[in-house]
Amino acid sequence: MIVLRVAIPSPLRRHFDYLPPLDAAPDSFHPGCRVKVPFGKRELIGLLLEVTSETDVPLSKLKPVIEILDTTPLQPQYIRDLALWAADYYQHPIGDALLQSLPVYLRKGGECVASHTYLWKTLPDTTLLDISGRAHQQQALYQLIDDHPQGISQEAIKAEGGQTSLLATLETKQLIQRIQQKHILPDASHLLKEAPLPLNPEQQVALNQIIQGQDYRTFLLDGITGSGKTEVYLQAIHHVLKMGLQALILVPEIGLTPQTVQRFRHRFRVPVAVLHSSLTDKQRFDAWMQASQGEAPIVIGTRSAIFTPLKSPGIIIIDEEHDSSFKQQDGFRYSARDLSIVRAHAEQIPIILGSATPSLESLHNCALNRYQHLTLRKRAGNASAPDFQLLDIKKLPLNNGISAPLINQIKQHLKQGTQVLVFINRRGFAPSLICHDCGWLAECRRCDARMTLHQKPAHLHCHHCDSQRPIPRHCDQCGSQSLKPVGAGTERTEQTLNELFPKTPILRVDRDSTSRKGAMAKIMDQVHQGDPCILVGTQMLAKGHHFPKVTLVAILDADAGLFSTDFRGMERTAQMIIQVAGRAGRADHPGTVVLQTHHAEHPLLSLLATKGYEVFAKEELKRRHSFQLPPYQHIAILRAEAAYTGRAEGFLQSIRDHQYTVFPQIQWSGPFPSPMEKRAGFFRSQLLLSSHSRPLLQNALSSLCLSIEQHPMANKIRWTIDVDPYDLY
DNA sequence: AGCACGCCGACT
DNA sequence: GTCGGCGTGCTC
Repeated sequence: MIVLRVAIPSPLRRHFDYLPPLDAAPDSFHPGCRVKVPFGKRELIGLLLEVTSETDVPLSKLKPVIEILDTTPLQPQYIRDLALWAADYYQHPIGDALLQSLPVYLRKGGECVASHTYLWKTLPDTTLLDISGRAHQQQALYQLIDDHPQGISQEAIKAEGGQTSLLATLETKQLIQRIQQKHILPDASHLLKEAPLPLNPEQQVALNQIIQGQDYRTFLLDGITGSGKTEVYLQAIHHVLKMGLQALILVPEIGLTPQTVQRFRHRFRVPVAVLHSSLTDKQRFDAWMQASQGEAPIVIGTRSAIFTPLKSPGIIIIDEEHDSSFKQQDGFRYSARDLSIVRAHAEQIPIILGSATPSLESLHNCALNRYQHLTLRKRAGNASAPDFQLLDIKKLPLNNGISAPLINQIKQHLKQGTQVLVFINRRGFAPSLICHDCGWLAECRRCDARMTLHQKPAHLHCHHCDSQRPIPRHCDQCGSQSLKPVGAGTERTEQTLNELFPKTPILRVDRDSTSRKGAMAKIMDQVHQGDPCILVGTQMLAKGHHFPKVTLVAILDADAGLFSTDFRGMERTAQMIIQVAGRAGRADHPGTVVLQTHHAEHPLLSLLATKGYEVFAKEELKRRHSFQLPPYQHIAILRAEAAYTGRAEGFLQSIRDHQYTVFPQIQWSGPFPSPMEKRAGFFRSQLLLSSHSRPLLQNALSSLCLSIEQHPMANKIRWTIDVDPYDLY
């Protein structure tokens, strides 16, 4: 008897057994192929795990598979093993984990064939005059193609503004033809499109270490902003390409800008596959296919690209490795950075983690000699490091969060003809709306949070559950009409700066001002014109973009993350400050960073400002050690939420009571209510597990999962396990 | 997670 | 009388 063991994308943490399809040839099932199966009343696409002859399920319950969708496995074994490893490590249902490792296009049942890339050419003996004079779009398209005698790809036509939908029309009219394109990779000596930049001694040392061997080694490339990390990546990639191998580069979500990709395209004469969230499912699949078939020697993507198969893996690079977007924050809570190390180890290739502000975990791993620490401390050219100033604003009058000394500094920098960046990590006009007569605050009805006041368009907005409502005219509690905004967000700061500097353009950069397509590019264009202006924005400004003319960076509220309940709060604050600071003082403009604070004496903040990130990190690691926090302990969180108060907490308490006697060596803390107990109408609670021993923690988590699934309350409650959580929200 | 079944309140 | 609310149970 043949039994097909199938992974199904469902929250159930097990596999499902099926019979072969009725009409199937006996040798047509291979693990790793997709199968369409009946599942309850639905039809789902699962992945064949193995072919066996045994099953625990009564034979009468087994249904036959409807259809086998592939003749060969979709992914190499090592990618499936990586997904299975991650399912186990992150306690995520196996089917869901496996299917998430595939492009959405394949998950939905799309056919796994490479789409042919064509080049379009005009046919000989045709002219523009063969097209009706009224068909302007067709004429423009014909002209565009005729301008490229060697042929032009569909993507390029789209990029040039041509109507790709009319290609078929011109083809049937026999005016244009498609030529099948087969990209021939240049040989090793013709890979470069532009010459590499000369390396300084630090960069050269780093590069030499990286290219010394082609086995598994993890490097932490710890280089301050402007020290030329990217040039080291590029030359390491060049080394790998020369051997006919591929490079996989992961960047934070926000960092995958056209400029980033350009940097790679400009250097190498090879196709670059980009896996970007704004691509269609089909486009993403095409890039995935190019990577897995080896047609794209360079593959760049965000978090989920860690599951992209490479035909001949050569190196993995994680840029901005400290960035939180590498950890998926819902569902399958994997860390692409951590998985990349597992992957590099399995493939026996080198891996580079790069950052100007490395995570404390990575620094700790260097201290343990698990990673090789490569440091770049010199800025390119003559650029000097920015000068940090802690501006103590205790007792100083503030104009919507801006102090007089800061206003003066802004004035001076504008006068000398340079640009200023004002950082405030709060969107909207004001973080809350208060009744001046009775103290009532506009709160979200579904969350334990104040609603943020927005002005354009005017409304109250909850940033936690996204609910919105109009601005009330009267206080809900006393009816008074004197409702006042409290505090400042980007909108208000923009307005205040407009009043203070009426002649200077103020450019606001946050999620709201850049949501329209092309809005960000427009702002960036204006900044790069180089005329004096003030940029106001959230952390969107801290990543990826370079502002060579900015000489002053002002952080309005450096205290915001200082007293967070989250043990990572200080680390995050420091990384953010350094990342924002890195926007200033490049090339020939020395930079100044002003931190407005009420806690100028805060030891870690002043350490960061005077001694820099490296010294700060050492000190913060000491604190983590003394409190036995990560990276000195491994932690996992069991979170639960329910629509009624106390229910989630009661559930976690019962789980804890049951489990802690089984695992006395694990430290159990909680359950306690989440920092914001009510969110989007649900009451949330969490139970924290910590241990020095990774295997022990893993055992406890597996046992925990089983115990939860048998718990009578389990299906009345929403629960998740977060291994190595990034946030303790 | 879906999807169906099932048993109680306000509607044409 | 039924439409539909969401509690409960199941998926090879």
